[in-house]
Amino acid sequence: MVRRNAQANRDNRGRDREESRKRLIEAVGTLLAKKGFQAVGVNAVAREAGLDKVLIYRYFDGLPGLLSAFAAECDFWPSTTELAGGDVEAFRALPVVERIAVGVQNYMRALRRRPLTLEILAWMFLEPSEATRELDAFRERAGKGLLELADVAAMDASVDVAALMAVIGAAANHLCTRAGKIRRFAGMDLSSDEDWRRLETMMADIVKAVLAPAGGPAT
Amino acid sequence: MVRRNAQANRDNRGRDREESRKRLIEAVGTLLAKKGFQAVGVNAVAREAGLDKVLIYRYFDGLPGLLSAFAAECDFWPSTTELAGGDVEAFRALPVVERIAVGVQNYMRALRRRPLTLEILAWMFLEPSEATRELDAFRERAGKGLLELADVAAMDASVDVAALMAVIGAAANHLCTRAGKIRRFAGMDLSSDEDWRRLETMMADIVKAVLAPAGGPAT
DNA sequence: TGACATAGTCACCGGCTGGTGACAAAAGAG
DNA sequence: CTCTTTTGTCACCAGCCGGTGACTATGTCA
Repeated sequence: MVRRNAQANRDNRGRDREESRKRLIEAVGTLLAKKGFQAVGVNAVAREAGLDKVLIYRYFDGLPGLLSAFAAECDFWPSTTELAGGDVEAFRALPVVERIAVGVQNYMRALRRRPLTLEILAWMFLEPSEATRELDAFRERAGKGLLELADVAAMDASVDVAALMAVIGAAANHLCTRAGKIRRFAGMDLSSDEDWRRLETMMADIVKAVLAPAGGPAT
Repeated sequence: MVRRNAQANRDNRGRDREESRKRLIEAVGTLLAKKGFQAVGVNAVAREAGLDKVLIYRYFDGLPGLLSAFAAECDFWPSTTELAGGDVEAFRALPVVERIAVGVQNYMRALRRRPLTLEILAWMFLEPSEATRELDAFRERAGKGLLELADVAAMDASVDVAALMAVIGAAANHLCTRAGKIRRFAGMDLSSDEDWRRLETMMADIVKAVLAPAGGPAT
C-alpha cells in the first residue's frame, strides 16, 4: 500500500543523486507556480517531486538550502546586463536622467518576466523568514550593482535623488508584485500591456520632471 | 490539569457575552501586534483571550467574522476627514495639485499611524484570502471616497493622472507596509522621521513637477 | 564472494491547525 | 421549585507540519 511514489521511482531505476536533486529543485518551481510560496514546505515539495522528504535534508540540508539551490538554478534575478538593456557600454553613454529612466523601465520589465521571482519576492517583502534569508544575498548583491551601474553619485545635489529612487523603486516593487495577485490597481489594469506602457511612461516622466525641471541643468 | 484558562475566567465570574466578545476582539489586536497576521488563527486567538475557541464560531461565525468585527471596532481605516487633513472645506478650496500632494501625504501619515492596519494590509496585498475578504469592503469604500474628495476628474487631460496616482499610491503602500518589517529601504531609514519627511517631500515634488511642469497651467 | 557506502523508503514522533459534539454551570422564566 | 436557554469548558477528530531513526535496495571495490 502507498507504493505509488516508490514504484514510480523504481521504474525509473532511480538511484541517481543528481537526477533526484534536479527533481526536487524543479518541484519547488512547479509548486511555486501552482500554489504560491505559502505552499512550499518540505512535505509538499517531496510529494510534488515523488520522492521522500528526507532527501531534502540529506542533499540540501533543509528547505532554506533547497530554496537557495532553486534560486541559483533558474535565473532568479536579473543580471546587470539585463538592467542595462543588453548593452552596458551604450547604457553608460546615456545622460544620467536617461540612465535612471531606462534602468527603472528595465527593472520592471525584468521583474514582470519572472513570475516565480515575484512570488518569492512578495513573501520576502512581507516577512523575511529563515527560509528566505539565503535569497537575500541575491537581492543585495544585485542592488549594489544597479546603483553603481546608474552611477547616481555624479548628480545635481539640489535634488534628493535617494528619496526619488526610493519612491520609484517602491512603486515598481509594489506594482510588479501585486500584478500577479490582482487585476486592477487604482484604476489601472495590471494585466494589460497598454496600461503597463502607461505606467512605464509615467515612471520615466517622473524621473525626468523631477531631475530636469523646465529643461534645467542635469548632466 | 490545564485549568489555567478556565480558572482565570471563573475568577472573573465570566458569563458575560459582551465581555467575552470584547476580549476576543482585543486578543486579535494584541496577537496582531505581537506576532503578526500569520499568527492570527482560531486557536491562537482563543488562547490569547483565555477563552475557548468555540466562542469564536458562536459569536462571530468564524475567523473572518471576528476579523470584520475587529476592523469595525478599532479605527482600522482613515476617514475622509482625516485624509483631508481635518478640514474638508479648506481642503476643497486648495488648487488640485495641492489637493493631491497634501492628500498623499495625509494618506501615508494615516497609514503609518496604524501599525495594525499595516499588518493586515500587507497580508491583503500578498494574498487576498477568505479571511481578509470582509476587510476589503473597508478599503474599497474608502478608496472611492478619496478619489471624489480630490476631485481629480477636473484635470488637465494632457497628463496621465490615473497612471500618476497609481505610481504614487503604489509607492505609498509599499513604503508604509515595509516600514514595519525592515529598517532600511533603498538607502532610506524607514524608522527615521527625518527620512520620512524627505519621502513625503519627494512625493509632493513629484506630483507638482509632473502636473505643473515649468509653472504651466494646472487648475 | 563479502564488506561497505550510497540512494531511497517507511514508520513514527510531537505539535500544531480548523472544526465539532457532548456536557456542566449559571441565569432567567414560569 | 423546576424547566429552558445561555455561557463556557473539554475532549476529541482528521489532517497537516517539520524532523528523525531504522530500515532496505543497489551499486562499487577488494
